[in-house]
Amino acid sequence: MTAPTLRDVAQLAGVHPATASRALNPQTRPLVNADTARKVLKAAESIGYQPNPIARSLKTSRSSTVGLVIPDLTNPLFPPIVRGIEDVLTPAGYNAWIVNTDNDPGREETQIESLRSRQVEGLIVATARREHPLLVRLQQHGVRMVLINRRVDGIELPSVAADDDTGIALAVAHLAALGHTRIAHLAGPQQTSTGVARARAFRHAMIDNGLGDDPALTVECGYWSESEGAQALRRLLDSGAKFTAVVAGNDLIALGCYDVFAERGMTCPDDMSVIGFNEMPFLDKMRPPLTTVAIPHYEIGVEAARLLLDTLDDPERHPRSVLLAPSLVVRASTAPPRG
Amino acid sequence: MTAPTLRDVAQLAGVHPATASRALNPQTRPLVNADTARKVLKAAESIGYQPNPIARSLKTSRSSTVGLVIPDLTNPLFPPIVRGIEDVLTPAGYNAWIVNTDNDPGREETQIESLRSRQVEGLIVATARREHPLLVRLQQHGVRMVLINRRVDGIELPSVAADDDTGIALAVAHLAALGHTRIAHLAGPQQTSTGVARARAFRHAMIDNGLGDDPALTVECGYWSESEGAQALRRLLDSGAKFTAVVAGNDLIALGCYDVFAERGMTCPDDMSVIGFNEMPFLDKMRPPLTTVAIPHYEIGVEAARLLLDTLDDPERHPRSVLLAPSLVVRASTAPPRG
DNA sequence: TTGTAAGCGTTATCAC
DNA sequence: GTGATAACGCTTACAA
Repeated sequence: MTAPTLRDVAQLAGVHPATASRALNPQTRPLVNADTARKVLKAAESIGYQPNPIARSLKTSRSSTVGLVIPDLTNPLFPPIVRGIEDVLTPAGYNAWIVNTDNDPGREETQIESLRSRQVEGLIVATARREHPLLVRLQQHGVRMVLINRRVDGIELPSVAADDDTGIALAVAHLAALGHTRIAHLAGPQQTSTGVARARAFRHAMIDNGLGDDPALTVECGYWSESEGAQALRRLLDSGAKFTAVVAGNDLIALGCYDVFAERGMTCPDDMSVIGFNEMPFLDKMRPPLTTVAIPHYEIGVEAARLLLDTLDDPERHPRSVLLAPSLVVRASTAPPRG
Repeated sequence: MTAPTLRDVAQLAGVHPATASRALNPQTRPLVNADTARKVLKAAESIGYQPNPIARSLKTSRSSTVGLVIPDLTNPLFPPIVRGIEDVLTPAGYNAWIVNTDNDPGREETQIESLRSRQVEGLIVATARREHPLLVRLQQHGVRMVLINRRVDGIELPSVAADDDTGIALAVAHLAALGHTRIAHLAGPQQTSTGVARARAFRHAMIDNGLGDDPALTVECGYWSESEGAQALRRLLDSGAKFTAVVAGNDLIALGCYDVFAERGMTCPDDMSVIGFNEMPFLDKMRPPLTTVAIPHYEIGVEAARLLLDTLDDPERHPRSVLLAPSLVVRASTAPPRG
């Protein structure tokens, strides 16, 4: 009742297991007589033979598997990326192992260790911080990696990300066109390259639109979360700074603003316009529907998987980085400033 | 530069690999001299030995891995369930392989095949249909399984689900208490046991609340989706049926109603109350915030993992099924009927 | 308590 | 073109 092995196939086909192996593997099939190959394939078919990937892995020290390191699957940003990755990997004969790190470096290390011990052939990492000694070490060990949404100081790795500069520029230009001049930025954590990039892009965009560069109008959030967004907006409001619009570091931070509006009896967009970033699901059903910068999540996954496959194919290949263009989705959370 | 193996550890500790193996494995450690064990552990530590799970799997035909079969990770229902599962499996020394089936039976079969060939020790299946020949076959092959949210006709398997009856009863009672008497149900697909169970629970709850049992007020959706929900509501409205409130089969279907309200110039909850089911993320930020039946997703995952671990421990154990209590989250999409 | 040896299922490297 | 053999790294009877 145990699953048929290569020996069973060989026996049935009347050949040596080695021959059966060669016949079964498309790579090596040309090495065997066409008739023999046919015989073997028929035998395999007839008893429902399925190669044992574990035995194969042990022998070849390859696994047809890549690791996918994300902070938290529960963040709606990641599922579409994961699907994009899988949709590229699956036809290429690879599978993805997903692990969550909860942004805990210790957990990240054990998770990656566990992936490595399972012989994953590469890693797609969406947890990169600018300083990331673990990734530096892994790269020195020759681990193939692709980064999503982040870069790491001091190493060159293929990466794929949305073009934050363009996204933020779209947001600021939209607000400027509506007539806003005092625009605040609720920045993401400055330990993340994304947080830094968007904050810098914001400064540049403000200057480009002739709206000055007032550091008092940028506040940093400790996390990419609603509560931190709310917190940051409260600080900014309490500081007495005057502004009529907010460019949030991401959608969660933007949604945090909604809570503060409710607390303080403000209405959006009449008292304050808000723009998010990422285009999470269901933003169109929010109150008010959130204007946001849409990122092509699924395509990010697709590109990341392609980059990794390239690297696996040719480890010497020079690291490419892909930047994907975002687009602005205008909804009801932005409007001209109140007269 | 290649990873240290058991031989390396043994050599360093001056013992035979078999002894090293015994010392390293907590299960067999008592078999070796305490001093020897200490020596081996130190040696392992010093060279950073990590056992090779692939070799171990090949030998033991176990993998410390379970398969997680879900329709689509992109559905916000699943990530919290996945996290619950992982949070139980990880401390127990197991890992989860996630596969998406897109509700495509063919894809499901190949995915499960691939999990099986990787020697997963059990399956947690969230894609069950009432008729599910594949699962019946697997069970006959002795595959250990736990079902999430569904049952399968003709086999007894451990399962975990939210108590749909109670949830629907809460929803109907809430609307009845607000004064609604003509309540419609936008039912989920009747090929799913969930769709059937909720529809039946709706009929019972209506009768229990003395609100009759008008089949014209229940419409089936082909999928658990916004567009199908919208479609169903349009059909119901166009039929001329009179009703002031909707109990939707799930949140997505309920959100579909919002689109129809916008199309037809109706306002919610003034013209129509709506209740969802599942408590997806960010429902509190919708327009209007959606009243819904909250399901303990994370706990469903936790219980499912526990049931599977039980089954792995003792395959003979009689299948238990766990029913988790939902709760009603009242928000602004429900109000007394107008006038 | 420890060592010996076989074997999990496959593939790579030789011969022939 | 095919067969024999060894090996991947580990566990486990069995023997000592």
